[in-house]
Amino acid sequence: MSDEIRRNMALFPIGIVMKLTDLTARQIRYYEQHGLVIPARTSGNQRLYSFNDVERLLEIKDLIEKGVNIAGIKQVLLPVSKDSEDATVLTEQSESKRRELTDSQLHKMLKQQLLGGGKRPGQVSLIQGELTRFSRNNNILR
DNA sequence: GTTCTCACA
DNA sequence: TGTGAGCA
Repeated sequence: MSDEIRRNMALFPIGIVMKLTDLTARQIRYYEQHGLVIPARTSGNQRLYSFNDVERLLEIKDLIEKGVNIAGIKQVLLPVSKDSEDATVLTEQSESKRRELTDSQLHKMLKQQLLGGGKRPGQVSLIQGELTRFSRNNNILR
């Protein structure tokens, strides 16, 4: 379990993350605004990113480069932060349940985009081939 | 020197 | 998204 702690331990400032992810500070903060990452803050309101955050940013970057827009990314790797009245025990069951949820949602939006709209200017977002990617990506948000 | 927020091109 | 201003 201590591994989780280390993984979520906030360590590097935005400058480091920029180099690690090849993203601009602007982008990183922008994604944060959209809830894609939630870095910790320290002393002077400085952002501190954990390994998890960096990994997530890398995934985001990956999706961005594939033409997925923020909205799409949100739907894919935004943890289904439910109400959690039962924050007592967040077991593996709830996690696997969460996975299925995101997966079905993913399928749904894939269908919608493939069958419905057709072409929204500059927004090709999702194609079937990326579904595999998403499945893989979802594995990181354990 | 680096990061932060906010605003504007 | 980029960039610049004004702070901490």
